[in-house]
Amino acid sequence: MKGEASRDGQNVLLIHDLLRHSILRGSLAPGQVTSQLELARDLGVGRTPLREALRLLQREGLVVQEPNRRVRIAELSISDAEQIYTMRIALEAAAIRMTVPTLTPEDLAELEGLYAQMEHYMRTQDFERMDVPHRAFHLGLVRAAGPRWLEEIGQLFDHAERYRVAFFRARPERGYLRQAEHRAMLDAAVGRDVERTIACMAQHYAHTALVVFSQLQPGYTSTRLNAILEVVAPGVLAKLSF
Amino acid sequence: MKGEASRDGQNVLLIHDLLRHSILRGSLAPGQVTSQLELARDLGVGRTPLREALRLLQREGLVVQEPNRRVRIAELSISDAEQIYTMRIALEAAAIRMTVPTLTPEDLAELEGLYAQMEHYMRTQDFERMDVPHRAFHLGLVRAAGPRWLEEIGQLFDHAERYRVAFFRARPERGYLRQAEHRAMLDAAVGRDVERTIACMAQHYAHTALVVFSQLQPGYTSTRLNAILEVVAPGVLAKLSF
DNA sequence: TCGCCTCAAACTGTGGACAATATACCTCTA
DNA sequence: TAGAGGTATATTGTCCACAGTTTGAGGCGA
Repeated sequence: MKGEASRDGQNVLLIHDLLRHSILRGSLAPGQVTSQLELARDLGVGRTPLREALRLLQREGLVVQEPNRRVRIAELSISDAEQIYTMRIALEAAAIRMTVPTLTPEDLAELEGLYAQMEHYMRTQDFERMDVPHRAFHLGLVRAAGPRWLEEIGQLFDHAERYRVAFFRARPERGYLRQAEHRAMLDAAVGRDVERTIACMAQHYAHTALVVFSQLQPGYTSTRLNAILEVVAPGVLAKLSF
Repeated sequence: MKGEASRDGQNVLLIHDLLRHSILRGSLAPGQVTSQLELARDLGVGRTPLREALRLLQREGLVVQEPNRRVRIAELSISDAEQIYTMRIALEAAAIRMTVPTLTPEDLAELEGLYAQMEHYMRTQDFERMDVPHRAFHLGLVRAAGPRWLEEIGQLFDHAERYRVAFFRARPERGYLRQAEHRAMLDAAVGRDVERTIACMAQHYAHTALVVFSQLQPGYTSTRLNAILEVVAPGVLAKLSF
């Protein structure tokens, strides 16, 4: 983890972003303990802006800071993963109800463009570059719900990515086999079919969640996942049988 | 805004709490601009821990910090208020679906106790002290959903309080006339009637929201609020006619 | 070998110093 | 008087120093 932060001006946000990506991508491993001094040296900055960046990460739940103790990177747990995925589904379901009926033709065109980008990177097996249009696609669908909704959904997206990256690392392509589900979501949105969009979204996340949960807790049953789904998005299961 | 932070140890969290309460209660007014030096002097601390506390508040959206500019307390807006209340309802509806079926007798007893406390302070017109049991009551109902859910719902509760305090200040008692709705929520939870609990919750928040929205934007119609309700908690309106 | 104690090294929390930047005032001009 | 320009002041962003705490390696005793 070597790098240099720029010398001019506002480093805090830059430091925050660098560390955040390192944690989300796993190069700062869950549970790892490190010192402010070491992080500061690696990034080529002083401890003052570093500490501010760490506070931001602490608030987000990506690092744990106990008084006078060193920094610990937040660990992964099945309970946390369940909460992340349930919150995502609950929030995005409501967001989709708000946004899909009011998406403009330009919005839909933008989503089509992002889908095309994903499709392209899929074909060229350039999975690394899919992250950007993938995130933009999911957030683009709910952007119109407002900045608060967007920020919270975006954060949950990133945290879910942390789990996904951690467990799909070995076979990166598997994490993106769900491209057909993106297509289905987009088709439903274009057709202004709100409930169908929600069902596709829930199914999309549930598929990934099941893999993540199974890795975290061998023997995790899809029965439990279905029960959870019925709670955070009632009626979705019934609509999925098509 | 004069005060002294303790001299020993970890001031950052203390500073954060002090400033947070000052903002939520309105003693640091929305839109107000101030300097780090002034805040530090008032609190009797240095700028280093203060800056860290400000970062936490920035992440929470209670202060706005642009590079090289002074601190600005986040302003109130109808768009923000709408997002807060819609997110609350969407999240708590899902949370209630998860928790109400599994509440233990002890949980319910605790909620009854908190209700009784509110009732007491209501009778003695001691509205200031109602805040603590009020918050505990609402969060107690959804605590079992997990720490992530609890933290997010708690934050939304606090931000909603900021709006409520700002607009009910003149007539503090009006903010708590909804005690009957707390009773109805609790009765529904005791009876394990999930959908009814959700309906009571949504109605409870919608009542407050309508007052807040009307103050922020004179002429705000309950028609718009009802439309929003139908989106974030479908079917709730139908259940409210009892 | 294992557990406990001791103590030096490493680390955190905080105040202060200093350069870079923004702000406010004051002057000058039309 | 209103507006533009320039300069002094205030403020931010950062690094560094220092006191207090934690950490961990080595030594001691059983």
